[in-house]
Amino acid sequence: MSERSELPSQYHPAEIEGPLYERWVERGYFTADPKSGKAPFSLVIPPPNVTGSLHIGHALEQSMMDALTRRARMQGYDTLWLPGMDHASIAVQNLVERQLAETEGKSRTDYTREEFVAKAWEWKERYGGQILGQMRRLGDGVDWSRERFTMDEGLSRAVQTIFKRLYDDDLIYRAERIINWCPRDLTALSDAEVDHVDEPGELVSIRYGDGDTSIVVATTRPETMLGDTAVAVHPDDERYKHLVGKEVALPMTNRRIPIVADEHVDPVFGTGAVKVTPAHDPNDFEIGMRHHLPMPTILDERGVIVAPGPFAGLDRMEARYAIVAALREDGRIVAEKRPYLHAVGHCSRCDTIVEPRLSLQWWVRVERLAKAAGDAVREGRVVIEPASMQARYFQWVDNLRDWCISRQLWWGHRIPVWYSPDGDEESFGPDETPPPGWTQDEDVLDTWFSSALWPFSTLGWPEDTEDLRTYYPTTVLVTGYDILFFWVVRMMLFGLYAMDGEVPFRTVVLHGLVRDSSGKKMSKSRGNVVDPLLWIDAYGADAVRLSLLQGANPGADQAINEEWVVGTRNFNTKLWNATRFALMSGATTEGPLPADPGVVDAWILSELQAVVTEVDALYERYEFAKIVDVLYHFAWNTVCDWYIELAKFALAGERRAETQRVLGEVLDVLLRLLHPMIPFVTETLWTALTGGESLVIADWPKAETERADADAGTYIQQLMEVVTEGRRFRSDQGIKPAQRIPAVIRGVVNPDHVRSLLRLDPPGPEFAVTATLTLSGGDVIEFDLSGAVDVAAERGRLLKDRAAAEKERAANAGKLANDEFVSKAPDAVVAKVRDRLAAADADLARIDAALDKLPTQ
RNA sequence: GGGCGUUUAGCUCAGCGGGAGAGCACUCGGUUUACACCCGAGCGGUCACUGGUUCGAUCCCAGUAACGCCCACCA
Repeated sequence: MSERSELPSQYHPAEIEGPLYERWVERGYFTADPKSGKAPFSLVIPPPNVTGSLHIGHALEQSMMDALTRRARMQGYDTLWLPGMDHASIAVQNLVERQLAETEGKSRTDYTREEFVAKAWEWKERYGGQILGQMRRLGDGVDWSRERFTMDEGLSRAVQTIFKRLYDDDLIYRAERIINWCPRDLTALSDAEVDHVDEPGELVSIRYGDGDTSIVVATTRPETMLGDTAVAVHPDDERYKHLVGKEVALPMTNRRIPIVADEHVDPVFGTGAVKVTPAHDPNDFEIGMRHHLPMPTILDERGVIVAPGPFAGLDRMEARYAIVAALREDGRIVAEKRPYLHAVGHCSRCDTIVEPRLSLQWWVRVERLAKAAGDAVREGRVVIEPASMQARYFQWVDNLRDWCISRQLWWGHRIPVWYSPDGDEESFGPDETPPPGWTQDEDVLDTWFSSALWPFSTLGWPEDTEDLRTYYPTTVLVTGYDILFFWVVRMMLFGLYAMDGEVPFRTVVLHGLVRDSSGKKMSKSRGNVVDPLLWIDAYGADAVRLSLLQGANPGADQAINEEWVVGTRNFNTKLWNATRFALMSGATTEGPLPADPGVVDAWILSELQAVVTEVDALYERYEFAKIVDVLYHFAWNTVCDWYIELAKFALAGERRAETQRVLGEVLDVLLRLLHPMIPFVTETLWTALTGGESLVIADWPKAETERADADAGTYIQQLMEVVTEGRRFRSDQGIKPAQRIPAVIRGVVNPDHVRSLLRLDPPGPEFAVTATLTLSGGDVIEFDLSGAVDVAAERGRLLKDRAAAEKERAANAGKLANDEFVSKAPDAVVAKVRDRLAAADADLARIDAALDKLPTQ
């Protein structure tokens, strides 16, 4: 079985990563097998946009998912990590339009819908999906045989099926309302696709009407006045009571509009009078409905004035200035407040200022669905990690308004509703044929509509497939908290609905944003965006993964910096060299562990099992940063700095065979524990060490708690203190690290251990004590420095220690002098303080004795 | 306008009722037969501020300040 290979002396990640990934895929390690009889562990990738390429946020998210999946696989689950992409309606359509404009000088409308959609598919096949290759670079263990696309045939059937079902249940309807309209993308947007940004604008007060029937309104949008059909005041506002029911002349027009009373108006804001433009403002629309006002549209879909008159043809922004200028000339501007800071809605896709617009669109009636989505979390059927993020979830799901799902685009799932020549409307499922002569709705669905089906549409729904039965509900969903509203909530709405109340995932693990090294959000305009692929090239995917996971505290934003990737690369190199040392030392993973190990081996085996326990516990809480911390310290400090250094001595003596076996065991388990996070380097090292087929399919370690050995731990602790003090003595005395010094060691710790780590020799015949180091544990080292002893340095050292001990003594004595402390604090705490006081006293005695012994100069 | 979060070593962050921690950075010393992508030894903090609770507060409570985020139709 042993095909143990030679390791190259240097670690070059680029040389090992690519070939390993392809081997894993070829061997089918990542392919799920519902017939395996194993318990399932499943998750779906948050589908990246087909237009996208791997950014640092993906790298973090996927590193987390890969770690969870790989660990589960090692634990013996039948794992499915399902990959795929999102069709990204607006993004793709914009790209293809731009491409057509550049290459052929044509616009979308120069093509038929079918031609344009064909062009978009062509684009997708040729340029889309860059990210899939980049996921391979990262090492994502996804099941490529189950890759899906939100517009592939199966998912289209799922979309059509659930649409019809919702439609028949009266949970989807068509209605004319004020929607968010993007004048650039020429489509409706959902509330979630609008970003509100506070911007300086202008609040102008305009006098409507003249003489007794005049009223001053305040507005940030004077250009919409051409569509005003009323002025509203609060019903209790004494200032305006006499005007309610009268009409005023609307400036710039020859229309007269009523003054109405409406509760919505805030009498203390502005002038207490509001111009009402029902077709271009959501509130005004509500007022218009209540007062049965006309709702003329005065802006076209591009935001250009269409109301007849001198302003026709002006863009909304041009019109704003033109109209204010005209009003000013007319003496109607009563006041101008500038700058006036107010929230302005922007298209989340292209940043254009959104135009509220009266429009006939399709909606999802969310109330019932949202109730179920909220309850599932309230009842604990879905757990959100970290729990503090639940508040955000409820804030959204409990205040959800009906979801506008129709988009005036061509690339996407076309709304499965057909209209008869007589104006009847009906939704048809994927296997139904609309009657001849009926025509299909022109709009497509919001991209998030199909994304919301992802956890079950990808598994074959609406068909009753083996995959669906096996892998739904998915075990865990890993995504950013910033996507909670867009995606997580909507998967909950549709998952519970389509799957008869069964949740789409049992746990939602939320991560934060990756920021630059000073905590700033990465953005193109700041120029601080990092490309993970460049770092992968330079330091390896393992280093990039590990540095991201090292910062991944649940739900918290994190910073990243190239220096930190260098640091994790250095860690990987350290592992490489440690394993190389083990191989050179004859470490083995075969045969039983020693039944009665020496204290050093007993100690490291005890530490090893404790680390397994700790890592397991941290995985349950998705504490990736802490897992890295634990393993980093265990590997570098515990294993490399202490165990291997001690093993060097043991390997040269009677315990050689035992040490070889234990060293092999330690690295074997360590590499297993690290593999989910840094799969490539661990695989390379582990196969070299053990001769095993692959770490990908190896077993996850089990904590062998019977190996816990507190006594060995206590011994090593004391040894560490002696050695550290000894090194400090050497350093303070200016003794070169390589210089060997004769010394006598008396006390508890094994002199061989101390000599080995401190580079001390046994005393020769002419040994003469020139310096003595006494340690708090009772151990003593007597050195023959054979040259001048730096008494001043040692005195300084001792005085410093003495001051610390004195401070410690005083602090503890002070506590014990406090009767309330002694009577009220728990006995264990009081005992601890007594112990500390005793230790401080002993230290003082020891230090004073050492000072006395110091030769006077 | 509501709501949430953060404030701990130069930087990025853990810790969250009983002795202030890590990584990186920094200083000093090093050709120690795995590793200079390294080894060893160090320096560095009234835990934002003010009150309160407690025998005891970085940790709990209240308030203040700064920063950040989410939600929101005050024109």
